[in-house]
Amino acid sequence: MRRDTSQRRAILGAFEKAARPLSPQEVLQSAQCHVPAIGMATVYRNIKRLIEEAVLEAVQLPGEPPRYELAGKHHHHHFHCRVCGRLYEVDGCLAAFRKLTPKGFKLEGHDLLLFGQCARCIPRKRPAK
Amino acid sequence: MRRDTSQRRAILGAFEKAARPLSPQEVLQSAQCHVPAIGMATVYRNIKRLIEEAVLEAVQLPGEPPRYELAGKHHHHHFHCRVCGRLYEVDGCLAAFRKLTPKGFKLEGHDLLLFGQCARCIPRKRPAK
DNA sequence: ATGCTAATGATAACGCGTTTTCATTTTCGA
DNA sequence: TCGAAAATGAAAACGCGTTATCATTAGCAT
Repeated sequence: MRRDTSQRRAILGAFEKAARPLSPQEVLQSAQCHVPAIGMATVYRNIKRLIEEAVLEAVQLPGEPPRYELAGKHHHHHFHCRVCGRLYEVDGCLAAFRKLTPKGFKLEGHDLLLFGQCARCIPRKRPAK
Repeated sequence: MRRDTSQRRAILGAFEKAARPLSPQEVLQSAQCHVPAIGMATVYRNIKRLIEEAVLEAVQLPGEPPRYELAGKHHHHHFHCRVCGRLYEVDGCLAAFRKLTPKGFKLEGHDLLLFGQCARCIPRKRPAK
């Protein structure tokens, strides 16, 4: 039987207020504001469980460990800030991918990642805190 | 001083005749056709060296270990077959990514990965050998 | 052909993100 | 309020791709 703990609430709360995919590290930092003693194992345990419950889903990106975001969003992509590492949600998509597909291949989906500098990192010369 | 070995030739040859990005495992298998006793350590050592020499470059993809391809190609993307795991080069690109970029962000590049089934996997119901 | 030394193969070790272990704490139904 | 069982924290262990170790082999200048 599932039990409602302060840790679980803090972890889910991190995703609800972030509005962007979070790494386990980011989740830990956010959750520690509410439950200072929370540990990394609990973060991983809860992320794993929330994925099984289809509350969260993984966001895979090239050459980096996965982030996680609330499940059930409409089709979207992400912008990766190379300065601070944050991942941002990007709405909209291009319909023209199909014409890039080689002949005889069956296109089932696509991953698009934009990268550069986010608004909070451009004015500064150091990663935003 | 660099020495020309049969292993090195077999590894570089794997990339030259593949015309698509290869995983270290794929390189090993290809190289073993010419040098049966070649080991994985040699594959990794040579890939690392060829990258330093700018002969190869890494291809990062979401949730998978990197592949490697000959460096110096023009801008392109890849198609990932979900059946056999092969990665294929895809020519062409879409210029409209910039309009997806959030306001105030600086777009410096993008990664696009198409996925589905490749031509040699569609007719069969098993991964192509 | 000879000798120096880079390169190799086998294997152990590494890195790092993630999972497991286990003693302890906490939730929650009765 | 009690007690069973889920959840937690700390730390060890894991998985797997990759790199280092080291004795041996082999390329190449002489």
